Amino acid sequence: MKKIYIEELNNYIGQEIELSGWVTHKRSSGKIRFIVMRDGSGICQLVLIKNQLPEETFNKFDELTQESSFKVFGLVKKEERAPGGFEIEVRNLEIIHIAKDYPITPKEHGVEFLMDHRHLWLRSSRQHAILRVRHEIINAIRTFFNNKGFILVDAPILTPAACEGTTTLFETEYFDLGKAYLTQSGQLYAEAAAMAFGKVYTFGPTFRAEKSKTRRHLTEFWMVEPEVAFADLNDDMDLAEEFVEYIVQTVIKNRRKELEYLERDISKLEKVQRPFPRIHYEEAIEILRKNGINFEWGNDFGGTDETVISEQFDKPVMVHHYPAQVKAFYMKRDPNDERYALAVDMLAPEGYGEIIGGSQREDDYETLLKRIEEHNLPKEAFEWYLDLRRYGSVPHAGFGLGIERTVAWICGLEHVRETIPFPRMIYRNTP
RNA sequence: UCCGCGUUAGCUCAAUGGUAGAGCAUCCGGCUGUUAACCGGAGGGUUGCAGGUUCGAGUCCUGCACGCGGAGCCA
Repeated sequence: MKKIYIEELNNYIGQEIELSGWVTHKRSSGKIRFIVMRDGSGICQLVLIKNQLPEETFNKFDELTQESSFKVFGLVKKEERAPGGFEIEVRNLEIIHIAKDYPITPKEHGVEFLMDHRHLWLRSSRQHAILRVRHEIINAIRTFFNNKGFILVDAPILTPAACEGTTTLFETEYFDLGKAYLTQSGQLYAEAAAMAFGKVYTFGPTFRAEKSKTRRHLTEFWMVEPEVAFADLNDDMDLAEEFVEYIVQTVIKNRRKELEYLERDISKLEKVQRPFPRIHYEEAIEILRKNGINFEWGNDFGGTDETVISEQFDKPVMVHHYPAQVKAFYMKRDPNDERYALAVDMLAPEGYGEIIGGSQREDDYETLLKRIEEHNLPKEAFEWYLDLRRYGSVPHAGFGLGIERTVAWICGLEHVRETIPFPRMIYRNTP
């Protein structure tokens, strides 16, 4: 008998096959019994009929418990009544391992309990749907950049003491060289790579030791950061909107089933088509004031502010020209008005907050040096970064997109903790 | 760090200051088309920890721990 996966059942109707998997669920009516199994690719109902089976095989049902593993041999039938649409009429059943007292039952559970059992929670249908969408998003990201001729350049995860404010960095001992820190962003390295390859992206985990405890924050999260030589802020925004449109439309196309399982309103995602609205920081403030928020010029937007702004639009909105004082040292200032940085944030609709932060970078040696001094950063640590402005400096721009916030938005989730297999948060680093 | 809420059976939750309970899970029995099946039965408790008030505390008070939601923070 041929070994197959549940997702392939459609090709084997009327044939006898072999499946391997785990028990998700059992139901019994005495002389007819049902097992719902999963094999990682999907779920499928098995039926055992007493007068069609040897007693020994029929009674194996009694031994099986939730999450016990087994092999099954049987006939594939199309069956409307079965979850998944197919049913296996069991001919034989081989138990591999009996699970005892599996903790996650089909009834509801609390957040803490589920997070404590995250390693088992991953087996549930909802987590399958979310992590398949995550996979699709990551795949779309790679496809998008690869098709556009970007080179993937991995940035280091262990970095020297370079960035300002080490309070938000995770610190570790590094042999005889003193302290090392877990990276907060691969951007500076991406800039170096862009001067080598023109169009590059980094993609990896980043770490923030911030004491943030909200639905939008993790201490370890994944970020993709493209960087393009000879690009300005407008080029950066063009790239960002094409990128986000591609991700969303690819997920709708390839993972509709998962989005439907998550009861996501897909019509809202279908509207995510270029062009996205682009508003100046001043326009964003106007929106806030019209909505009764007393916002002071020069501040960055808080979570509530972002929600109010994004709710004015049914697509992601790009807010550009932030006050330079709230943005990073490496961002280029608007030559027409030095109060502003050539920066852009993309806010996802429906209150999902900032998913992209980007900017045109300062490409002038003297100006960048001045910024480093203004921010009280150690110049020695930035010598290599300043080299990029010494040897053939060019205008360049890039952005970073947070994977988990993007997954949460596209899936319509309450909290980013479900968007990554093993979330790391301020009060949790297990399992 | 701050504000608010919470912690009772393996899980989700009840319980006027007066005998700690239900559903699910587990175990036993019944049922030939179930869909978080259903029906009957059984076992299962240091009420987060430490004090205090009271004849009597799951319930009221104090402290601590942990969790949840939010704020701040998030170059």
